[in-house]
Amino acid sequence: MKIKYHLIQEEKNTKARLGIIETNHGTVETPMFMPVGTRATVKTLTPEELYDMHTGVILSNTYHLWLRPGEDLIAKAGGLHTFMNYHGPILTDSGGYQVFSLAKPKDITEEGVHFRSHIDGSKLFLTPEKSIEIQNKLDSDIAMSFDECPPASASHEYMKKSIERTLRWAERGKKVHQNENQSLFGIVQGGPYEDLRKYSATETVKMDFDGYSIGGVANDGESKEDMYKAIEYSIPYLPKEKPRYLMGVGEPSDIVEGVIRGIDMFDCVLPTRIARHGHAFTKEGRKNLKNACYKEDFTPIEKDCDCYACQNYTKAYIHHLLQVEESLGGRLLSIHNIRFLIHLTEEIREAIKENRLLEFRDAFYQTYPKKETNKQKKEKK
RNA sequence: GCGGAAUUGGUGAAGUGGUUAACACGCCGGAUUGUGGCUCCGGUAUGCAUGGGUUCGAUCCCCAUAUUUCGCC
Repeated sequence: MKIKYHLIQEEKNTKARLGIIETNHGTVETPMFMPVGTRATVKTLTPEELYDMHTGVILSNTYHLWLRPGEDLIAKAGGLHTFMNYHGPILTDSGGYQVFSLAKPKDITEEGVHFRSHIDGSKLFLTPEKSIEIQNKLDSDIAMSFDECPPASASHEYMKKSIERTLRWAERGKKVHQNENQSLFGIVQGGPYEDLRKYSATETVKMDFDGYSIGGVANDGESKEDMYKAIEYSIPYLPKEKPRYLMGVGEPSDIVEGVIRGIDMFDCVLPTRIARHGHAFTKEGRKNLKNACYKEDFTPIEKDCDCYACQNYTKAYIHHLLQVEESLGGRLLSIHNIRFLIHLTEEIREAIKENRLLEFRDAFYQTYPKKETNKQKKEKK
């Protein structure tokens, strides 16, 4: 079956929604955070550890699995769930983000996108049809349309052409999408432009997808204001009875702000990436456990955190693991960071139930610093 | 005991008679938002063993001392 979204409650003072999504691999509550497992693994973590942190949906990536080990091998293994032994819901990204990160503008044509493999430099060509075909074989619960993800700094003119092409790509992808057990999401683009977000959302919704994503956000050092505007400009045109997914966003304050503006789903590499580089999310903001001040700090990352790392290890020990580059350090921080974000969404859901999300946000910012983007920092100087 | 060689930051080391002493590692920070990140970006020797001397000028030349190291008895 396709996923089923049930809207349970709308928060009184904001656009936030409480909901559940039924999938073939379990039912999850929204708003939710989805950890990223690009290459069929949430880096360094086992599925059991993910269940322990109450992870629902995880992400994987069409582009990476297409290259290695190949979608046919995964199909032969019985699909992605069986292959990686993760039995919760899986969402696959379409490779659209790699259009942004790997391809140059001149490589993007009406037919599809020319890539150079990041592994061996060989020439690759990905089309909307191919992306959907691969995702079908991967057998994820939710597939994404193949889109172009232009930087927020792209001109209005470029953005408009890009959106129109992405709409044609969405149409083509939908046409070849046959898997009755897999849902398909459309993606809204348009950068910071109000008219383009409206246009992109309206036209995408006409195609009747199983859910809608807001893309092209948080990929270009754009300001927080621009990111929030992109959400505000898109949400009014998305149907209430379908889930809304803000792609690539997972900075704690952005999750709070996103939910308030009507987002149900988030994914982000941040918790696992910064973990491997020694950083922990905390209620006081990010902490760099490599800093010398933690050398003799024999307390947990956060004293009231229920994650495996905080229940069993000290900052001094994790600091040491990071210093000597033992992989357990990044693993423990990944566990903590993912649990931190999932716990944050649990608290958000409770706040929505009680219609006190704005109070929750105020309390959140009492300890969590409002962060500036690099661009804003530069502009200040 | 005799003879030779060496002595540059936390470490391994380049280097030159004349503004800022290369590089690497380490250390100290920072970045990271649909993962081309065990990655990237900064900072880190007011000083070249110590004391004399030569010179306009010495980390670089000379002498002595100390330490290390190699060889011989």
